Amino acid sequence: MRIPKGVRQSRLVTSLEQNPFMTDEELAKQFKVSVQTIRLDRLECGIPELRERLKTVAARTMEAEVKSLQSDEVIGEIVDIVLDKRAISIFDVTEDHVFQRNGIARGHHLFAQANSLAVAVLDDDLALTVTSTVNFLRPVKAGHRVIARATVDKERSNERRTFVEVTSTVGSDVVFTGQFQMYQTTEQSGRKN
Amino acid sequence: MRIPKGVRQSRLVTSLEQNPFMTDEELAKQFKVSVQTIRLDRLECGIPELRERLKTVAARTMEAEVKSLQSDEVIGEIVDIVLDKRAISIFDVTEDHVFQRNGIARGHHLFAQANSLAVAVLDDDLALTVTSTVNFLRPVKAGHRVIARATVDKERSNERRTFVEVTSTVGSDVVFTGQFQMYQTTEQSGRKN
DNA sequence: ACTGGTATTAGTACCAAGTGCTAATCCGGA
DNA sequence: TCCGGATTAGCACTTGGTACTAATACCAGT
Repeated sequence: MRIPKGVRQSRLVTSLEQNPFMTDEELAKQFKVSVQTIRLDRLECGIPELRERLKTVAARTMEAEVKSLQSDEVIGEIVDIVLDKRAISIFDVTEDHVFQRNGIARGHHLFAQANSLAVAVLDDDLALTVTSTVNFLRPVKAGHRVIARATVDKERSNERRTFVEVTSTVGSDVVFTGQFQMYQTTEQSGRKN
Repeated sequence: MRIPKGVRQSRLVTSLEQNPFMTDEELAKQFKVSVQTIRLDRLECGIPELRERLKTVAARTMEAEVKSLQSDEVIGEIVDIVLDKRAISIFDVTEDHVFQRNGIARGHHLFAQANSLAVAVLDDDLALTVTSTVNFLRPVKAGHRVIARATVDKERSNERRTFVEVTSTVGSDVVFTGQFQMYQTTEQSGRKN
C-alpha cells in the first residue's frame, strides 16, 4: 500500500477530469496498481467507463456548438419586440460571464446584450452601431437575470441616424443604461409600423 | 435497391454529421438495409466507427473548452502592457464575429476587446467599468486584425476613478475609439461590496 | 501467534460495437 | 441466360469494459 487508497482515488478523479480519455489499463500503469483496483476505485467513486465518459463529453460539445451558434447572433433571448419601437431581451448571467476574482459580470456582456437588442429593434438589414455611451450602475453577478429594455427615440432620430435607449435591470434594480446611435441604410420613409 | 447506393451514402454522411452518436444497427434500421451494408458504406466513405467518432468529437470539446477559458477572461491577445500606463492587444476577427448578412463585425466584439484591455491595463484586482463612450468609425470585416491601444489618462484620474482611452486600428485605419471611466478599489481599506 | 477486516489481485464469463474476411444470394441489364 | 455489382450472412477476433468469485496480502488488536 504505497499511497493510501483515499489519496489514490482523489488523484484518479482529478486525473480523469483533466483527461477523460484514459483506459483502465493506462490508469493502472500510472498509479502502479492492477487494472482491477482501478475498476474498484471507479466503482466506489461513481466514475463511468471510458466510453460513457467520451459520450457525455461529446454530447456536451454538440450542445455547446448549437448554443454558441444561437447565442452568437444575438446575446440574450429576445422575448418581445415591436420593430422600430421597442424590444425586450433576457440574459441569464452564469459563471462564464463573471470575473473569477470577484464574481462580477464583465461589462462587455451587458454591452453585448444591449447592443444586440439595439440592432434587433431596428427593422433593417444593415443597422450598425455608430456611437454609444453606457453606464454600469451596479455590479451584476452569476445567477442574475438581466432584462434589457430598448426603446427607439423617434424625436432625435432622422433618416440616417436612429437613437436607441437601453435600460437593463436585475429585479427592480437598474444595473445598466446605454444610448446607442445607430446607422441605417434602407430607406425609412415608406416603411411604417 | 430502393434508393440508389450513392444517395444512401451521402445521406449517411449528413446523418452522421448531425448526429454522430448512432450505431451501425440503428443506422441499418433507419435506412432499411442490413448492418453489413452500413459497414460497407462507412468503409467506402471513410467514416470511422462510433467510438472513434465520439473520441474526435470529445477531443474537439476539450480544445474548445480550453480556448473559451483563455479567450473568456480577456478578448484579444495582450501583446504589450505597462501597468497603469498603456497596453496593446490584438484581436483577429473571424466569420464568427460578423453579421452573416453583411459580413461586418458586431460592435460588441470591438467593445469587448477595448473593455478587456481597459480592465487589464489597471493594476487592480477589482477594476470595473463605470461609464463608457465608444465610436465605431469604420466597419471591420472577417480576416481583419484589430489592434487596440489603451492609455491611462492620468490627468483626469483621481483616487476612485481612472480614465482609459482606447483606439483600435485595422492597418492604418482607426476603426474604433472609446473612453472608459473605471472604478478601482486598491489601496483603500473600506472596500464596499 | 492467531484472527479479522480491508485492500488488492487474479480469473472467468459475458457484453457492445465494432473490424476483417469469406461466402452466399439477389437483382437488373446486355 | 449469364455476368457483375450490391447486398446480406456468418464467423473469428478485438477493445474496453461489467459482474462476479476466489485467492492473496497486509495491518492492527488482543
